[in-house]
Amino acid sequence: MLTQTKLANSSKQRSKLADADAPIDAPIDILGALKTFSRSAEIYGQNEPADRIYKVISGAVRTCRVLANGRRQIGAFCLPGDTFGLEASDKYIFSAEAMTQVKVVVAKRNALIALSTNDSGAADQLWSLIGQELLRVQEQALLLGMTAPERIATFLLEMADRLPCGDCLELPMPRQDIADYLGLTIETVSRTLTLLENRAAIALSGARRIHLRRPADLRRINA
Amino acid sequence: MLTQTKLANSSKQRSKLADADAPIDAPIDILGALKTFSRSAEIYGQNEPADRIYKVISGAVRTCRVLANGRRQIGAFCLPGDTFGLEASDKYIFSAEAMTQVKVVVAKRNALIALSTNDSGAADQLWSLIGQELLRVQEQALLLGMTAPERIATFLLEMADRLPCGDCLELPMPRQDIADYLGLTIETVSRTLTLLENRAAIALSGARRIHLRRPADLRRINA
DNA sequence: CGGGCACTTGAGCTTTGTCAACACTCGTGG
DNA sequence: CCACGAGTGTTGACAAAGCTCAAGTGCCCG
Repeated sequence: MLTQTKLANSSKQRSKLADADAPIDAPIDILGALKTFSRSAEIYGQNEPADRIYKVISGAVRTCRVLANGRRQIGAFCLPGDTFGLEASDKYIFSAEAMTQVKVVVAKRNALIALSTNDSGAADQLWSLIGQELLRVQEQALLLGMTAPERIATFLLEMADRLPCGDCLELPMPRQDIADYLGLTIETVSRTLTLLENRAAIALSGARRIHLRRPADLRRINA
Repeated sequence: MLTQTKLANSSKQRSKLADADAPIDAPIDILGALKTFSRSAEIYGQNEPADRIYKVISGAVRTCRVLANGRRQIGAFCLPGDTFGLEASDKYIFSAEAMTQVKVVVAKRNALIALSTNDSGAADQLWSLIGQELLRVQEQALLLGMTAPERIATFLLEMADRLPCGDCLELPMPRQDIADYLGLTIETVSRTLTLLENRAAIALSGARRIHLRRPADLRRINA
């Protein structure tokens, strides 16, 4: 990224923090106010002025947009430590919704920008955030070019990396959200998961709990 | 975006400049050196240290990456006025290749960063660039969720917007590049173009010259 | 004029989507 | 405590979109 500092550090912060609250230390935390949302609450809506930036402390958030034709696209699943609301235009392109009860810190965008013009450390962190965001979206574009089993496997490995309990996921989202994130239908998601289970790559216990039995198999899936 | 200034301005600059050279005025131009590459030359490669930022003055550039399984993904087609090489990590994730004879300005990334810590106008422009980039990749993610005719139609409209001569495109890239950009096969691209021609939405004169006969039809394509 | 490359077209197949039925889970109220 | 119902997930049969492989066709440039 443009400023190399902090990226490695930040991405470490992102992982393994779903249960524990994320640490409070970055500029956004200092300027921001703590706020909670209950499950399914809308944090902000598509097309609203993008004047605030959020960081997840606990719980999970999804960002999504509804397209002209009615299709829904999930932009990201945000877990503790993740930032969202950092948009490239002055309106939010995606809306943000709480997937679980959620605690966030909210900071005014202008305040962060003002801070970063004086404090180069804060500027670095802002660059780091937008750089991470760019990288994330690029990886998503990659994902959308893959086959269904590849998308599912990649998704599971990503979640395993970001959620606690390395090989036994407790997914915070329903199948429909996974489908809209991966650009598949809910049926294909379901079928592909059972396919992977039949191959003994994973084990399902209830819809939301997934045990990654053979992660190596997931990594080298072609079909 | 984080800094609202300059975005509208910059995106205007991007359009309608394929024949005329792009203006030389931004910080990158002041710090940068003019350089030319001949058709098919590699400007930089995947995984090389990302220490330079480029702006197209004339000609066209594609950025692309080759995936583990051999598939190729085009990240962007860069036309006069477009910036490329602005990466989110310290290595280039995409390589950049000249599609035609190409003139670019090259600036050292560090120099631009250094400049932007003192000059807030330069900082604004850097934010604007990365913001545009983020927006562009988000739109590409949208594109990859569409049907083949939608992708082609969207692509044609985008190119018509960015190339001179509003409704009569002279595409700088071969079919394979279009396919890799849109996540389709070359056959599907070809078939879809003939489909659109049969519907009289477009007219082909030679593979590279496409007349947008009924742009309105392209905008409301579902299948 | 001929060779090579880019593009187009066709036939068959694979993957994914669609539509419909069924199963499971969990909370509520009888 | 059990029965019900809504929401969520799974499965099946079929249709459609896009991919693969294999010929062609046309165009550019020597």
